[in-house]
Amino acid sequence: MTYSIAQAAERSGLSIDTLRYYERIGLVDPPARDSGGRRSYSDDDLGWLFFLTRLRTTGMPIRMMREYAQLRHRGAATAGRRKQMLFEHRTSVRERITELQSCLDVLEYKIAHYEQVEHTFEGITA
Amino acid sequence: MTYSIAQAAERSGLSIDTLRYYERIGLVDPPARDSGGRRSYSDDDLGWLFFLTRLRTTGMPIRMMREYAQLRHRGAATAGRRKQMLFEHRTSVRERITELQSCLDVLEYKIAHYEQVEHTFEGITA
DNA sequence: GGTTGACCTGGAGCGCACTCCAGCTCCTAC
DNA sequence: GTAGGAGCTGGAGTGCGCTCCAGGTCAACC
Repeated sequence: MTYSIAQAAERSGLSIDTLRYYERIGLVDPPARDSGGRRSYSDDDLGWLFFLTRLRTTGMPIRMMREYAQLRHRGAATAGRRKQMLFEHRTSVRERITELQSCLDVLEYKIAHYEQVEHTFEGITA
Repeated sequence: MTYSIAQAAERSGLSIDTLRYYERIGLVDPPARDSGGRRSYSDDDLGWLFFLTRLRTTGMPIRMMREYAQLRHRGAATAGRRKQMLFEHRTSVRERITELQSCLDVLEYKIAHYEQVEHTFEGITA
């Protein structure tokens, strides 16, 4: 299967502009072109886009994704380094989750405080 | 207790410039000043800064923190709306955690793939 | 053959959240 | 009394990740 840029955008959740931007900065390889010079994305291309969006969602900066993309381009010899990057990234994502959870605790505390205030008012106005 | 801007920065984890910036954009109330015109932060000020950093860490945009700050400024009458904001924010933080966890799954999958490749190589070279 | 609509390019612009700077004041210590 | 260091102000600059635009090409349909 091949996909127009509009289809690739829809399936990846990225905008058309972002797809071209990612190509420009070397985050994705230039896709094939059809007879009219238009981009024609493959399933492999979409797979890579999907993976990129996961990295993006987890907060990996573009410069790091680019580094990963470049290593990938250099083939199997760089597999170890890529795995290492994913390892480290996984650690940072786990830390981020922990951090968010501890912030949730603070939110809970604050919300509970508002509830307590409400009940106090109820007591007074009753 | 009162704190110089340097101390407030150290304790809040924000930079001195960020403290002045937050004040400028109305995210924190202008603190007291000492005889020399220098900012003098109170424990309450630090408490608010701490809370702001939690909101920031959880990805609340500054414009929303500012809205919260303005409501807070208007006193108890706005408590309901503030509580509502925290509620909604809590929901979005929870969603964010869920999203991160599902991305973690993808990372695990990729890492496992690299491990499998390594073992294949071992098999060949052995 | 004219219009429409998707896509193309290079480059400018934007929103966010800071961060840095020049040039100044003030207090402290020698 | 002067040198140094912390802090002050208003305003400019930065890095990130897009997003938008003008002006053009191309294929398809009427």
